[in-house]
Amino acid sequence: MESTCIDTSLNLNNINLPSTYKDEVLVEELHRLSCENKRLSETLTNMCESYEAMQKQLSQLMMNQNLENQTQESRKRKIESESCMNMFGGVRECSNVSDEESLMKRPCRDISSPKAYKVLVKTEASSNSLYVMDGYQWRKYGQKVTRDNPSPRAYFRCSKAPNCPVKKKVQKSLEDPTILVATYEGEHNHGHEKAEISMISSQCEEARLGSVHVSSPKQIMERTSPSMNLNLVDNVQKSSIQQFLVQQMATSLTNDPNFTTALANAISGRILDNANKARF
DNA sequence: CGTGTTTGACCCGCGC
DNA sequence: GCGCGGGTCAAACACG
Repeated sequence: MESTCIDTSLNLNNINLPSTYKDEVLVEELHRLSCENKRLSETLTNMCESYEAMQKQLSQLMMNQNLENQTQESRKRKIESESCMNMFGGVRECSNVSDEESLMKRPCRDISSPKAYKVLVKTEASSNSLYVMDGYQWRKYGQKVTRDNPSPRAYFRCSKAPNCPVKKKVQKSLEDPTILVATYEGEHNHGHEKAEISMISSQCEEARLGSVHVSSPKQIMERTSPSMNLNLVDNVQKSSIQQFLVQQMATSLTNDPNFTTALANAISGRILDNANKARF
C-alpha cells in the first residue's frame, strides 16, 4: 500500500540543543507530531473512503458488463437451439449467469438475505483447493458441480460451535479460476477467539506473498467477522487505522537514531536535573 | 477411535 | 405432473 511508504521519520537534528531547551523542544516536537498524526489520520480516512467508493463503482460496472454479456450469450444460445422461439421471451437467464446473478434470482433461499455476502480470495493458479482460510473452523458437507460453472462448488458449515448456523459456499470464479468466491450465510453464534488474530496474520502472509485480492481495512474486517454490521466495521476500521498509524510512528521513531539519542539525552538530563534539584 | 472428507442419493423449489 | 438444478444427507473412506 502506498501509505506505508509515507515518510514519517522525524527531523530531529535540531534536538542537539543546550540541555535547558531540550524539554521545551521535545514538548514542541510532541505537539507537532500530534498535529501531524491528526493530519495523517484524516488523509488516510479520506483515502479509504475514496478507495471504497471506487471499488463500489468498479463492481457496479462489472455487474453491468456481466448483464450485457449474459444477454448476448442468451441471445446466441437461443438462436442456436431454438430458432422458432421469440428472441426475448422464455429464456432461462440462470444458465451461464454468474454466481452473484443466480443467487439474486433465488429469492426464496436465505442466500439473498442481506446477511449473505461474498468474499473474493486470490489463490495460486496451480492450486485446486477450495479451502479459504478465514479464521473459522469449517466442515465440508457437500460438493456439487453447478451448471453455470464447470468448477465444483464446495459447501461448508461452521464446526466451531455445534449449533452455529453459518454456512459457506466456495467456488472458483468463472472469469478468473485463480480467484475463489466464498459466499457466507448467517451469523456465527459464538465468539471469534483466535479467529481475528489468525485472520489478520493470514492476511499479512497473503500480503507478503502478494496474493491478496481484497485488502482494504473494511474488507479485512468483513472477512474477519462476517456477522459484524457496517457501523461496527467502520468503528473497527477507524481504530485499526489509528493502530496502524501508531505502529508506523513507533517504527519510524525507533528506527531514527537521532530520536533515540535525543530521547536518551533528555531522559538522562531530566534525571540529572531532578538529582541536582534534590541535592540543593 | 474420533474427526473430517468424499460422493452418490435424495429432497425440494421453481418453471413449464 | 414432470424435469431440472441447487442444496443437503449420510454411508464409506482416509488420516492422524
